[in-house]
Amino acid sequence: MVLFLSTFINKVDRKGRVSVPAPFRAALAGQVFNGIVAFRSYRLPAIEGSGIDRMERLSDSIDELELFSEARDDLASTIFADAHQLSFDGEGRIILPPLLAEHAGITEIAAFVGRGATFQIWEPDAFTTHQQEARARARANGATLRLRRPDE
Amino acid sequence: MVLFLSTFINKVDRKGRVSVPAPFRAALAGQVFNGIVAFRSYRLPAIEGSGIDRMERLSDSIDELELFSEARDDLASTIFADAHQLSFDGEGRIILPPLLAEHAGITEIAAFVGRGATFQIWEPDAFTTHQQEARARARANGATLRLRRPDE
DNA sequence: TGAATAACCATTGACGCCCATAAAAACCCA
DNA sequence: TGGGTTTTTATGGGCGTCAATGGTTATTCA
Repeated sequence: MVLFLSTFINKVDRKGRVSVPAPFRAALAGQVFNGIVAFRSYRLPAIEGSGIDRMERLSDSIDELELFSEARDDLASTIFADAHQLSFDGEGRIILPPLLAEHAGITEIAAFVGRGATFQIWEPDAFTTHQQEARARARANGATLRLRRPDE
Repeated sequence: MVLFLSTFINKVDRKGRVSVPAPFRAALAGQVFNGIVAFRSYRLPAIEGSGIDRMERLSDSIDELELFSEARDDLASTIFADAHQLSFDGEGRIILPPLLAEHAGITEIAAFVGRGATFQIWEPDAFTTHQQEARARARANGATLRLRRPDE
């Protein structure tokens, strides 16, 4: 199972390239597309990342909505239109498109943040701030989660 | 699996030719018809595009509607009668028929917008506006989608 | 025979691919 | 367990290839 864990800080070189952390690359190994899929987060100044398989599943789900309906249209425009396929070079790097980098405020360094089935890319300072707020909120709300049983 | 992702802006030359983005061409590779199928969107000022195989599937779906029903007739008229087969030239370009270009308001530049199993062609500014509206609606409606599980 | 379309060629700039290096991590063996 | 060795990562740069674009010549059809 694909699982992205931990946070890694890497440099963005002058050509806009960043190394995707080796553990993330390992999690993506064996997929049809050798790279990642990335798009701007709706709510956060961050980039959402995942493997291509997640997009394929998303496409299947959307295909089940009524053809040419507004809901379908909105989802397609906001998700697929904005998604970028970023392939790995021989060293496991991707090129960060300017549009995405700007959205996240990334210039010199980028933080790869594991989120289980997906990951995010942040400007490191922005992420630190966001993480502190998230922790505070979780504590205040007493956030809990029922664990899914393996066969459920 | 065919998957159209991201948005690409290309020029339309004075002969009405546009390059179909290389990633889209790659997604279409191996189909019986070396080109795309395009028709006017009936809800939006845009051109709907896909590979020929998608049209075959659409035909099957429409075949399941009641014979001689109004809905069936409408779909057949608005889609199949309006569909254009646009073949690639040696460089992977198509010629945009004036009827389609006018409907989308395209003159100098065209935006190829990935939508998962299909794509659309827009006048870039019109698409930007539409995308912003779609985003706002999606957020407002709390548009969500239950993701299919891989084995489902 | 003329107009429209298809095939062919030429340019340039971005991107993919390759190599080199340094640091860090993993490994191994005494 | 500690020190040394090997392997993997992260990072930097150069170069060739391909994609996008524009133009010219051939070909088809009315």
